[in-house]
Amino acid sequence: MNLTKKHHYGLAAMIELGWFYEKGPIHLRFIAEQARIPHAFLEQLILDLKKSGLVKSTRGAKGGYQLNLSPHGVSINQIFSAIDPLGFEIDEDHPLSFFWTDFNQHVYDFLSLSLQTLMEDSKQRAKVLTYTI
Amino acid sequence: MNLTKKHHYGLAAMIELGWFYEKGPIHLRFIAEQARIPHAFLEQLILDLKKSGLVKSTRGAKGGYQLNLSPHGVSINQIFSAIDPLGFEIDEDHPLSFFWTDFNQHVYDFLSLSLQTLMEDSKQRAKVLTYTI
DNA sequence: TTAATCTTGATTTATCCGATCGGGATTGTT
DNA sequence: AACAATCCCGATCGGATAAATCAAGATTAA
Repeated sequence: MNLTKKHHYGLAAMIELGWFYEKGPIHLRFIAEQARIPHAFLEQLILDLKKSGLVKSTRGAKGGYQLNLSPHGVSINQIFSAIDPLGFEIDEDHPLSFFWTDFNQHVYDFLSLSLQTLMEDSKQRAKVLTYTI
Repeated sequence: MNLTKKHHYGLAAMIELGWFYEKGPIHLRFIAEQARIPHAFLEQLILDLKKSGLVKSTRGAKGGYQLNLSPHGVSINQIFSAIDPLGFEIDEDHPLSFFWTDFNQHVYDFLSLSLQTLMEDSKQRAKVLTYTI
């Protein structure tokens, strides 16, 4: 269970891409700025997302990246699994293996929500903040 | 969120200590063997558990370690917090901070069970295994 | 042709996990 | 008093890897 900045970055980037689903490619620089990710780092990261099929790219001028699937069809687990799987290896022979298996499963369940849901929650939360300020 | 071997080791060690609660000190070598932890590594680890007050020690011959509190009164969270706190830092200013806060809380809740409970589950599980073999 | 993009591989720097070692301090036993 | 069993503690080390950067190449719209 190693949840790194790469996961945070990756999720933020995917959400940004989510807002532009089916609106044509957006370029890396824009995503990096919006999601507050170091440009050169996102370069690496987004290649992982591409390899996994979550994201597709268009090269050349007016190119950029876009989601390959609807935000409804993408779970946070899929995203993290593309970046770096979370679950740790479990020695089935160990007396506590059952506990760690449960733990893994629990985290997995929590992260089984869709990108779309997270986007909506995020928007909702932003609204609340606006009103509250 | 960085869940390392140290956490696994620490939990295993605490359970071992749990079985001998109020039965006098047991020495490090024994714990290390039972819980399958490298002896010299456990030496370091158990000092952390001591500093946190979860474990107390008796020096000299016939010395050893024992739980300071009843297994009922110790949560897995307390143990992990003594070893190395799990929750990661959250930039409250980030649009996704709410999500990561939820995540942290969720994991925290899962780990709020008592050492006693885990010991019982573990025993139960071992029994089942015995019958199943 | 050029400018805007993505693509790729190499490199860096710092951190730290996991583990080991050596010797020191304390205390029951004989 | 001597000894053996323990805990205590600081130092160190190899290897992994997280986070970030750089430089150059490939592709394509205009």
